[in-house]
Amino acid sequence: MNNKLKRDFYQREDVLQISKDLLGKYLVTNFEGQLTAGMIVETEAYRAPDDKASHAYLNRFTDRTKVMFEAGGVAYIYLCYGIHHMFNVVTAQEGIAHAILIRAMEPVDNIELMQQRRQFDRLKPQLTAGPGVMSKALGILTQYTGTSLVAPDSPIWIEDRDHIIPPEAIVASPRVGVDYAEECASWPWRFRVKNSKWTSKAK
DNA sequence: CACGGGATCGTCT
DNA sequence: GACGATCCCGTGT
Repeated sequence: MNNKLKRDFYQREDVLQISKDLLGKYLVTNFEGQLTAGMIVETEAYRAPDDKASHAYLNRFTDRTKVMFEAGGVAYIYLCYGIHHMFNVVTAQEGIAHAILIRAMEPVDNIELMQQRRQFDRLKPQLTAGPGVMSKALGILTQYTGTSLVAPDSPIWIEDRDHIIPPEAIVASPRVGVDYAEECASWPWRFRVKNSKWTSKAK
């Protein structure tokens, strides 16, 4: 229980494997003493330099994307459509811009606060189904981009609570919202827990 | 349930 | 100046 994932977990080469391994893990935030958490049920892999859907395609290095080149175990958070704070896990060794978008989780700890942040008066699957709304429920903002997920004092981390997702319970499909990425758009790099009602809608 | 559009702003051209 | 790794609400069936 309460076993925080360490650098070794994040710094492996195979971003697809890590994306699957993250299913069933617990994403936790603790801002100003307010802890909230949920079990990850949906992820998407982005693998520069060859992936046209990645912000770091062809190793494009800008103020925004530079954090993706750091060693695995930090957060890459960016603003989408001026509204949504998208939370990604940076993986692999320094210099390799692999990242995993966390798309949905099953709410677990302090559901009341997550509902408050979303202005929900009762629990519905939409509370944390989708990358933008999941971040809102957890209180994650773009200003936390670059935050370590492994440092002892980090406000964001991922835990193993011994919840096993067997391989046959993982469904792979194309990623969402990446039609512009040509041949990469069809790559089955979106991973979901089969039969979970907490995942975002199928396309 | 399918669809169409508006919100809203940092980032890159 | 255009647009996006989204979401929600309105309309119509």
